[in-house]
Amino acid sequence: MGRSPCCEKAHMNKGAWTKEEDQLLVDYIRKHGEGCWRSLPRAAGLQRCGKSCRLRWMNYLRPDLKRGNFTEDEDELIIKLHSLLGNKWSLIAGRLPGRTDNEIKNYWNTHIKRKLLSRGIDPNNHRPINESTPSKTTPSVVEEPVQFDFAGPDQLRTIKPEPVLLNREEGDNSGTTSEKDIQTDDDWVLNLELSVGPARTTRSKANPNSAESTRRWGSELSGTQAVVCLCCRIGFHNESCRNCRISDVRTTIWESKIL
DNA sequence: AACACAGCCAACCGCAAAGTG
DNA sequence: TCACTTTGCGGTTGGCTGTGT
Repeated sequence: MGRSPCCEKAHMNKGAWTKEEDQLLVDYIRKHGEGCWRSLPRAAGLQRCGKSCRLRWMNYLRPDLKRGNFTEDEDELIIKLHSLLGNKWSLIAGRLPGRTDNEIKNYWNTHIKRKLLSRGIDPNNHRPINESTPSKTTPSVVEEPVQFDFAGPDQLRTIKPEPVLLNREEGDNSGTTSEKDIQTDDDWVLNLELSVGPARTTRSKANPNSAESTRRWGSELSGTQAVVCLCCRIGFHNESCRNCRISDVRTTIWESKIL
């Protein structure tokens, strides 16, 4: 039994992509657009599985990708987003125009982790390293590590959050928050219940790319809420921020409520 | 020059979510 | 509702490159 492979592995190329393969993929997508990754390789004349094609396109060939080193602002933005979202690389990438989740993930693991450690901050929980781990019997009151007050781009500041009471009774699965929404540290629970905007939209045949484009741009939604993207709100706006060029952006991440 | 090691990053893998009939 | 397919995400791996010995 077991899961059937995503593609017939025999006769499939693996490993690094050649220039010829890149060109075939780019040409095909230029002509037909993204989507239907499963059938794309055959149609494009590639001996690759759809997943591989998608990854290559998303992480390397997309024309809108930003090349080059991360800026200091991007560093800080990633750190702040990670403190809120954890390893949700795709969500973080959605807030960094031109950057991919894979790129950010790699950058986190190779640079930022070290950077935080050198600052005496645990990259996993964004707390000072020497801060003792709370005992399991201690009442579940923790301080949310980072919270921002978005008064405006020039007024970025970190605010000290109210202590958050996070009691979780054993076996109590009531409420709307799923287990996935909860970061657990044994009995310690930080329930961010993030409402991340733009919400991951559902895919449909009519618009097969909607989820991905949403992930990428974080702004291609209709909505009536905020009109300023995250980077602006926390003061990291730059000219390349594509989100800001779209006037009707739904940005609900900051409506997160801490229970 | 040769080797060992570390850092980096593209790509792979497995799983879960979402879509479809 | 269910089974199956497709897509997307996050963790991990492997190979290339640079640096030190």
